[in-house]
Amino acid sequence: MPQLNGGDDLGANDEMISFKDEGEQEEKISENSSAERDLADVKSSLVNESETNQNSSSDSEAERRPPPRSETFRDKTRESLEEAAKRQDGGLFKSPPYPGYPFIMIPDLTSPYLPNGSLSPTARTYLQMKWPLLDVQPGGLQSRQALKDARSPSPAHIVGPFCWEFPGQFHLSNKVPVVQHPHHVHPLTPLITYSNEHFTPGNPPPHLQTDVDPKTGIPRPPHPPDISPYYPLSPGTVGQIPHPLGWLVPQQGQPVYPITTGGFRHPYPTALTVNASMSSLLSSRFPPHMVPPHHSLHTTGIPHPAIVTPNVKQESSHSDISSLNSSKQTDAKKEEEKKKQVHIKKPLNAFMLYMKEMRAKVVAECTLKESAAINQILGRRWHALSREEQAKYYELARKERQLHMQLYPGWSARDNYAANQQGKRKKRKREKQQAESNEHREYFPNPCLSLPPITDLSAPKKCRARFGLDQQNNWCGPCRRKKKCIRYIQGEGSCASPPSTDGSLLDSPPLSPSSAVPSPSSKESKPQTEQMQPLSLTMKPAHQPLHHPHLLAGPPPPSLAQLENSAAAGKTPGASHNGALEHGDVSSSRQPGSSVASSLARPSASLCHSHSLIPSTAPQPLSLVTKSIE
DNA sequence: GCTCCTTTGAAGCGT
DNA sequence: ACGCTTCAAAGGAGC
Repeated sequence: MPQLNGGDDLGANDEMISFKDEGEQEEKISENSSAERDLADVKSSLVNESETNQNSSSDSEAERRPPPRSETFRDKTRESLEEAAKRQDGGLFKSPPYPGYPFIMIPDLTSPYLPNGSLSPTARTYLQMKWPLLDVQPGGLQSRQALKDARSPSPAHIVGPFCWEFPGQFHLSNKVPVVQHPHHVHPLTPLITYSNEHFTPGNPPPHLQTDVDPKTGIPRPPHPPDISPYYPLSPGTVGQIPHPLGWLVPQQGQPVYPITTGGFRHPYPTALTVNASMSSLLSSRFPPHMVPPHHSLHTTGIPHPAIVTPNVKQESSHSDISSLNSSKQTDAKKEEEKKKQVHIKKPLNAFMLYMKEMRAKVVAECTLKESAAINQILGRRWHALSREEQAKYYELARKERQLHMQLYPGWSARDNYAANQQGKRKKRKREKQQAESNEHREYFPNPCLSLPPITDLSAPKKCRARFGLDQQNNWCGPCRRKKKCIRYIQGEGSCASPPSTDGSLLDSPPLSPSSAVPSPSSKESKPQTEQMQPLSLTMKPAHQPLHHPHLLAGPPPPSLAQLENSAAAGKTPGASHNGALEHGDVSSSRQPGSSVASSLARPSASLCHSHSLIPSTAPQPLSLVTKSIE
């Protein structure tokens, strides 16, 4: 696993990437080669940290976290945000025990696996320990009120820190809950974390006795007390230990991983995605009372949301009747499954988890509906995340994989691959990429967006695609190591992520509420540089403006708000509006060969190259480009 | 009704 | 070991 600057761990890197005051960014950039550091390595280190920490105690997530950084702009911003949020929500959603959270995680109120039910005593105890402000008595008035409040569209529970990027659209959050799903569930369930209590022999849940190995029918031994309540088991030990979730399944007939016979497009409970802490995130998927009807069971006997049987719609009902009937139908179901070939989906990776969590927020903030556009925004935000924040999702993803491995020891991604290959599907990607490489269309960033670059996003973005295998000497280091292309990141970051006024790079703090995308009314007066996200400034060549089609074309690039609003207008982001976009730089085009876009982009073919091929070029804040607009 | 789009990351397959 | 490809989520759009 690549290490940064001498194998520093996350914590060390955390210091290295510390969120500096904006004023010192520029000189840091110039004097420190870390500005060009390998983002892939950063991410790798995140994963590495996640893996290396997997054996660490999981019951004290806060303790594992690095101590609060020295107060910085970002911290101040966050603190103020959190304080504001606390004031707003009355403390219901307490800030995670984790300094530097840019937002307050809200439990997924809609997980279908969280029917209105009471927390188990152990779970409640755990809540009391980790979430003193969430000490809600199960089924009590307080919990009901909390649920009601949490469901309420009141901005007190929705807005606040979530809108720090879109203060101008603050009100939008009032319209749409942070997380919207068809099923409303107990809001606190996501906060229920695994506790050793659940697996301690001396303190098994009442239903633990029913924990029987689904394969062998032999009751499983109690969970070893020394086993982490998460997923501490190595894959090799899978199957030799009791499944940490096994005790959940028989209890109420509602699988934690809600399996239905129907095409379940939401296989993994989104409870995982919105959390109050990382530890609670994953565990939230397996609350004891969240066992949906056993419409289908995996061979392991443990239902899993990742299991999808095609061509059958999901039954949303969680009635007890269905639960009772489920046992009778099990045999028939199994037979059906054999026919239908149960589809176990892949575990979500870090970014997918992030997307699931943040999608609703982006939808609410941007009034976007197109997933493609939303994903682009999320992709940029993902890059803008701090290492800490990303690490959270890497950790979650790791646990997801471990859980998945435990649930389906024999499963392989190849299964899905093969299944689809047999069916039909997908070849286009390869064809498309080939076509793109032939056209050699250039990735051309729009500096003002968190939306897609102006040109076709499907254009080659990475060194591999850009230079080809025969020009690997032109590749960036990460690409050579099969890591994330830093040039692509730089280019994309500079395009998509708004820079701070000082030109800070990765280290730059996220947008403060005041610097977030302004409302349509305020965007005019707001310096665009303040609308940009942290990654944006990466090594923008000073001469780039000269090559920038935006400048060549004349019209200024649209602002983030403009673009997002344009996307919200119902068209593909960037398809309308001013500047180069109107010159045919239609993003997300399904026609890779979009002529005008290509022709406009082609002059800048060396744009992204210039970032890296001319490393001596003094990085220049992208803001210089965008400022000229005004 | 199926596929595409769009993102990142994980993993499988082929060389 | 490396490169390429697919799949995971999401939902509107297009065919």
